[in-house]
Amino acid sequence: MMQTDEQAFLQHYDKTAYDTPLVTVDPVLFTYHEGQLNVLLVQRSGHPDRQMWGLPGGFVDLQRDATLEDTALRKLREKTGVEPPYLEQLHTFGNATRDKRSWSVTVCYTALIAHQECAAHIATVTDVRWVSMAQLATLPLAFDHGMIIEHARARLRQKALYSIVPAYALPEKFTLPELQQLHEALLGKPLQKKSFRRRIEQAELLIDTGEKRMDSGGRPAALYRMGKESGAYTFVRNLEA
Amino acid sequence: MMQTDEQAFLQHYDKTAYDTPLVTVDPVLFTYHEGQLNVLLVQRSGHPDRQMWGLPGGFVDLQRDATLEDTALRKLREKTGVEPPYLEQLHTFGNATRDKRSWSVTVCYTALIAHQECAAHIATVTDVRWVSMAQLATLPLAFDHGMIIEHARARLRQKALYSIVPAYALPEKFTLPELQQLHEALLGKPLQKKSFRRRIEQAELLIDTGEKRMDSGGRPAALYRMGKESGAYTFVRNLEA
DNA sequence: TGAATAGTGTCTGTGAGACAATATGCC
DNA sequence: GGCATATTGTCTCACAGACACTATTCA
Repeated sequence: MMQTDEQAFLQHYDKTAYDTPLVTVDPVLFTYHEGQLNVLLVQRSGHPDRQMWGLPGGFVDLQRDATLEDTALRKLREKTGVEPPYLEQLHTFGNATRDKRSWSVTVCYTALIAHQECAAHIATVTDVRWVSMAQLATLPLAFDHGMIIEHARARLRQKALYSIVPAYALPEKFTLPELQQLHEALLGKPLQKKSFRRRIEQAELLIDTGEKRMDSGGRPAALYRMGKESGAYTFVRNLEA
Repeated sequence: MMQTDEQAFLQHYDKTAYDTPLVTVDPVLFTYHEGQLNVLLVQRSGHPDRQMWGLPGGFVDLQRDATLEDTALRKLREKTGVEPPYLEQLHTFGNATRDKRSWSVTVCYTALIAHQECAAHIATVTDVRWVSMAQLATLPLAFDHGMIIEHARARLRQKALYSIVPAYALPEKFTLPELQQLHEALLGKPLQKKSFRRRIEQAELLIDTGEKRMDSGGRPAALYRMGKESGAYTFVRNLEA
């Protein structure tokens, strides 16, 4: 059977003939713990920017990763031992100077997870830790990762205005006051209890587990969990910025 | 002067030692013309998918492009002769199978421009043309570009609900009925004149040029142009989806 | 004057903001 | 009961939807 032009082309195609940027994937994994938004950072063991703290990312592995999401999830598994319930592409940063080695492109993701989900795994190592947003400025950050984290935080803040996506940074079961506190932390301002609850109830986003949490010394709060499509839901009317 | 560890590392770093994906940038350039949303397509002259129609993108040129945006703008200039007034990153698609040559990553952008801005340049060539959304299905599309265009259209549709970004697909001066028709085309349903005008007026997004357009056989419509930050403005309350 | 299109007046309904009032646990 | 926190009642206000009405051009 005769070969087509394209088959001949592909057989002789030498992709090393083109100069191509380095390609990494960098997930920004957030969690909410003790009133603070935290981001997962890793201390770099190799050059460049050795010893500095950076995102838990790395190069795409053409053999093991079928997609960019695979790379993101693989790196997160390596550092946390688990996969996050929320992963969404954030932005791709690429230019000639962000990596000293070469023209470099990083495809960034925002990921959210409950603090306790990775607590056990992280406790076993010293080069992976949660860093609160307030602490961030005190650490030496690799590459442009500080800017990327800020970008991710700003986007999550926006989502707090028109969705309940931040809930994925809480445990599977959580109370409405907890979720509201998280949103308040993201927005940097208090919210009206009534407004916050009303919109979530009307959209039927959360499922009442029937359980109550009674640690905090007052009336017990109802424990909810996320509904099936609740992460994808967007309110038609936003909270005030 | 003594070399640091990192300097030594960088001097001996051989980036060809790593297997890296191909990196392209693919802008989805839309315009609005004669009641239709149109997308700019290019007939491919080389393999793979030769003769098929695709987005006006290409490889990052490590020498000429300082950033990914540079690549996007360079490719658009090559095909249209001009730069669009709106360019925003859309999404990055990357997997092992989308390009027959290799694991491939494409950083996609949504761009908007007035139809007449590139009319002159496009008229001189046969391998670049505007294709209406309705015509799209009739053309053989290269790679996964059909999916990417659909993704871009869906995002622009969303923006029509909470911003006036689509206005960049119109000429510099345009009327409110024209903008409303564009939004209606994107949303696939009629909108209330009053609501549409009211929100734009209250947010002071458009500047009245004082001129009128009087071609359409009825009362002349006021000509407006975009305000300085109007593209970045988002309404707190969306139109109904 | 009538057709065609642009632009306004105004009513209704929804839902966020504000904040007071009530409920439910613990000691 | 008193404290702390959760949950609800209810008023106001901004603004999108609906649709009738007026305004301005041309033939």
